[in-house]
Amino acid sequence: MDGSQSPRSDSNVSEAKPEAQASKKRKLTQKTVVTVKIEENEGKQKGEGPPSDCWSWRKYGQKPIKGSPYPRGYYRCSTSKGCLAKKQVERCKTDASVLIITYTSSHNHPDPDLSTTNLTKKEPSKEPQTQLTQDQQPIAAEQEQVQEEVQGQQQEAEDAMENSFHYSQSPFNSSQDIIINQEENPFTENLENILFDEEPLSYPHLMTFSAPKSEEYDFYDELGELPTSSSFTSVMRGNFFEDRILVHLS
DNA sequence: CGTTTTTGACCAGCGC
DNA sequence: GCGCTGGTCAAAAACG
Repeated sequence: MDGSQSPRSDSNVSEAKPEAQASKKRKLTQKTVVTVKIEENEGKQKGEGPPSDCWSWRKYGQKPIKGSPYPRGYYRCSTSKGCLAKKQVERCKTDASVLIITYTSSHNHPDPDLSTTNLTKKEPSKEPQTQLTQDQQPIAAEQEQVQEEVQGQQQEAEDAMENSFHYSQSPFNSSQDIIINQEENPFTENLENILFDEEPLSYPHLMTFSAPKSEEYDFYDELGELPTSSSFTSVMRGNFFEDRILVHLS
């Protein structure tokens, strides 16, 4: 990609990690895309706007994306050592005020804040749901699955060609819009129906965000570092359907 | 001193 | 089959 890769003596790189990385990169990875729109306070909310979720994210890489002038940041959950949760943060190529956060995998541990704060969740037992991926998240029963309740696409992410787009604007600050989009395939059609038909409560399980922390806003600058805003947190928690739902067409 | 961020390089999937 | 792009790792630096 960018540039030239200098030849580095790969003496021990060939078999240093035969198991660490997954064999496939861009295949059946299920991801949840959340778009956060920030109109103005781009680099000024650090003082009071707690951005990130209740988890700690450790940045492990950054790369410039071809179609976008802004780089994409790669983060890993550092709250738990064995947590597989990852997230990618990038800016919309056309709107620098729009942050696109892509979550991959789910957390293997309960939400730190969740346990103590006890969000507004009122649904003790919900959807029997198919069994999510057997790959991970065997623990926390609260997080259950990351996405998919829209139509049970879970069976096989490969065959399921449905996509669900969830857009919601955060009522908290008129300057921020949160858009949640779950996608396994680039299909956008009638998400509106899905959103309205399904229960709004199902989304919050995605990651159960809660207490916000301030830290990521620091490097807002103009590159591509984007944190999750408090609005996002609230949205994920429970009711983001109150405001309005938009349709995404990018 | 420990943890996180930064940056370069390598690897692997996907498209042509 | 080759090249491109995206994603991850790893070493060093920065920060608390």
